[in-house]
Amino acid sequence: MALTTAKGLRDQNGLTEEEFLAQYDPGDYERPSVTVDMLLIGPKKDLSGLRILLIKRGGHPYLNCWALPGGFVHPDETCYEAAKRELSEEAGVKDVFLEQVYTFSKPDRDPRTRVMSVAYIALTSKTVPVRGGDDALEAAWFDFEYTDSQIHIFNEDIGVDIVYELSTKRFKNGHIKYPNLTPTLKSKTRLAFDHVEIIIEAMKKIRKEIEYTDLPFSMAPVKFTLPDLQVIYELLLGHKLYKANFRIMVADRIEALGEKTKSIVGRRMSEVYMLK
Amino acid sequence: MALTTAKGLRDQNGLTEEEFLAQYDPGDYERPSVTVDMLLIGPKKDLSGLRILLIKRGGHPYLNCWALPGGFVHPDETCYEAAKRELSEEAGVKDVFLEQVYTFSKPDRDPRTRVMSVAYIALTSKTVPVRGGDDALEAAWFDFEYTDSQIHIFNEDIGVDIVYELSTKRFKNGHIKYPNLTPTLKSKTRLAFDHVEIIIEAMKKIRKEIEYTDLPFSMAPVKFTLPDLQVIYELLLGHKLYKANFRIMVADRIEALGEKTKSIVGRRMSEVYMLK
DNA sequence: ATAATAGTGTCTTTCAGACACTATTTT
DNA sequence: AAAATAGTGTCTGAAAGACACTATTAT
Repeated sequence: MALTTAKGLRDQNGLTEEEFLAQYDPGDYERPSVTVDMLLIGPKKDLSGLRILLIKRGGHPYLNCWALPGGFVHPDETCYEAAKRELSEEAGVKDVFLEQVYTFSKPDRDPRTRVMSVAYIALTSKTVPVRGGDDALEAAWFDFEYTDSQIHIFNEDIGVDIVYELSTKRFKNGHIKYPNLTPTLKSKTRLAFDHVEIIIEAMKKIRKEIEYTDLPFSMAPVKFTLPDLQVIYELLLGHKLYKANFRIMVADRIEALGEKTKSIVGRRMSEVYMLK
Repeated sequence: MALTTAKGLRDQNGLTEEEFLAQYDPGDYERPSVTVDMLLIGPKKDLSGLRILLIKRGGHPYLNCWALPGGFVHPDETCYEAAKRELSEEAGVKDVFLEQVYTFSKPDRDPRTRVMSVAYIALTSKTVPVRGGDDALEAAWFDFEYTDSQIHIFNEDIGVDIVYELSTKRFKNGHIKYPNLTPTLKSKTRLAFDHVEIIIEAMKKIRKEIEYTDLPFSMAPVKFTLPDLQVIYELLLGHKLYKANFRIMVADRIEALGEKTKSIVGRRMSEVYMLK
């Protein structure tokens, strides 16, 4: 382990750093478990909507409830690396955009023991089928509709339908106030733990970041057409865009490849682009 | 502890949730320690600059280095509550704006043991003097200058001067790229741990949020004049604003109280306002 | 041929940026 | 009276929003 202070410097107990580290007992403080949880979303193949990956819980607590994919952070990895590993293990997703959102730390958010969760946004260009039920782990893609007033997560094949209503409440921080979305369960089925709140926080971040980053490009294949990219923007933002204005907006970030393909959403040939 | 699933539901071992929780052993996973660290900043009394609170480390590692205030998250509190408590204990700061920024989790960021840190922005309207050196804890306010190319933290009374140069590097995330600031130490003294990176991440967030939140108001007293508020905006943003434009921008968020005071930065009477 | 949609032109509105001026207050 | 600064009016240009038109392609 690398030393951080001058070699000979001694503390109030007369120890050098090397001596201090050798005798240090990490058991002095009670430690929480730390997990990562991912909001993994991607477009449906025909770009008619978004999908979210959920994992069915095979054990207590929230037995049989659907939950965001995630898992414990190992001793030798960062949270980012843990999120990457879990996505690969649980969803078979490799090339993925990953960004930290928020750390959830209510002491009772997991009834087993103290568990903090570092939440991540994970965006993928395709929602490839996941194996289901071969081990304890059952994973599936759900249709995901997110509006200002509602979260709707459903999968008709499995017969699962989860609805949360969203209402705006104002909170105080210091002497300034700001609005926050509060979910209310409207269906029989619910999501496990505080995972609705993770979804809300992640979607808030996504919508904000779309304005000044290339984030929606991570939901498009490397080569894409503008009609398709526009639909991806619209899915993430939750509203329609004007074609001409959209093209002006992205113009200086893309380059034409001089090819044409049939776009997914339209029925005609259109120019193929890449992100610069 | 509240149950999360239907009372009788049994898992693959035939246990109800109640039975499961009773036998659950939390020792199965290796757990990190979790701390909170705060970027506590506020304006100098004459609004001529910003100040940041630092704590001198009295023990290994980084013995005698200055560090962001912070501490361990207790078993019964959220990270937010821990941050609030530590600010009150270490800096005597009560009414403060507090917002989570980012969770730092490199396995070797603390040489003692695995320590994750949840970073917070803390904004206060006055940098009240802190007691120094009465217990193991020595705290002091430092002048804080943050530009696109440099972080400068200094206190001439104590004789401490810390400089980091900032350069922009591009990183890849999935198949999109985005820029990030990387610090290089330019002074003899350094900050403890990865606390420079916390400062960079927090300032990035502050500058972004100024555009669409009331964040700078948390550095002003409840009643303020517009010349003073404008200077606070300029300190946080790092550049000058046009008076007329600034007033249009904040116009619909403030209300005049019908009083006048001498503004801090000017030498004339000016109208007193409050945040709506 | 017809319908759909890819792609572009352009008008309007809004807002940020910039400067100039008047009014008030301190020294 | 002079200097400084509080407070307001207004011009400009860039960008967002909105609509209309032409060109191309699938059926």
